[in-house]
Amino acid sequence: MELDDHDRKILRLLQANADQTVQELADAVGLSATPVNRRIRRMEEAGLIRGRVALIDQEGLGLRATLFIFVKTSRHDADWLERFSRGVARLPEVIEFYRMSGEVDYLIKIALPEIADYDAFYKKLIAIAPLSDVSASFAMEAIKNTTELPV
Amino acid sequence: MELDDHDRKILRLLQANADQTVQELADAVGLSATPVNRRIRRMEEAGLIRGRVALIDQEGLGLRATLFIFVKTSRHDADWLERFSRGVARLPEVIEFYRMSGEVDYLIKIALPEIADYDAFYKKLIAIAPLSDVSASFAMEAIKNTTELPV
DNA sequence: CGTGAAACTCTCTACGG
DNA sequence: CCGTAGAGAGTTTCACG
Repeated sequence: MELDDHDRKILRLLQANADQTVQELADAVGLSATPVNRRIRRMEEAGLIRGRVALIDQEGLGLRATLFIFVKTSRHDADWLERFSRGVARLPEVIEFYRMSGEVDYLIKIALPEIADYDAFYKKLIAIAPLSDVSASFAMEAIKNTTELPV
Repeated sequence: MELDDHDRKILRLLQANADQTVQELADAVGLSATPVNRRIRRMEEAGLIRGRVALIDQEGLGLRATLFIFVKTSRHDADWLERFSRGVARLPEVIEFYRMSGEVDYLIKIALPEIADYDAFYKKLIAIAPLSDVSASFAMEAIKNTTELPV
């Protein structure tokens, strides 16, 4: 999809704060409300704007621990991969989950109440599918954690 | 802040889709619009709801590469840390940035147009502050990437 | 804390430039 | 493709149980 400067500015504003009215966005980009509204809907229909969500404070929910889990496996057959992918993605503690290049095969980011809860999660994880090596490391400080992509 | 079942359900709905009207939320939780509205504002004022944002499709923006960078350093003085933290957090390519426990001192997640663009980013990174070891690994597949926390 | 009704604001559509 | 104006929908704020 083609984007001009107006579209990009609208995207930057919306991914910083989706509560703004169309009129506020219009004032900020130097257009009137109607074309701004049209541009937003066009970008939504194109799937460029995936949706609007509320961001919740992780600490406020009592989820004080963010952990990264590094998984290696000897199995790479389609059946294993399917089972592992679905099983892990289904877990609500799992915020991000990637198949990786290099040393580690999978990278999983999870949110837990306490670091001590990792033990229980680990047991759930290895129950899903056989894994040859699992190691984890926790975040001591989240210096930056944004949903804003560079546009 | 104290949360009851209604509050938690509202949070789950809002972090899945913030476009829903208060009336729709009210129907879903089995209340009328007014108390739902009150609960939402209460959670906003408590900082539990950090805000509403638009999520943009990373591929659609032409950002086809997600990379994780693992940084080790020999320096741990406050001055170095301050400079490194601010400098890295300021970069728009940086989506997440954590100070870690264990082997690796810092973990950085970035979004780039292509993997080949990592070279230029690497140069920007090492220009910020001296680093003893930097390695990177790219995501071949994002199996899960959500902003929804378990509540 | 929950309900129901009224003022206000915003969004959205139609139409003209 | 942008702007203006009006209709419709949603939110917000009352008074009240």
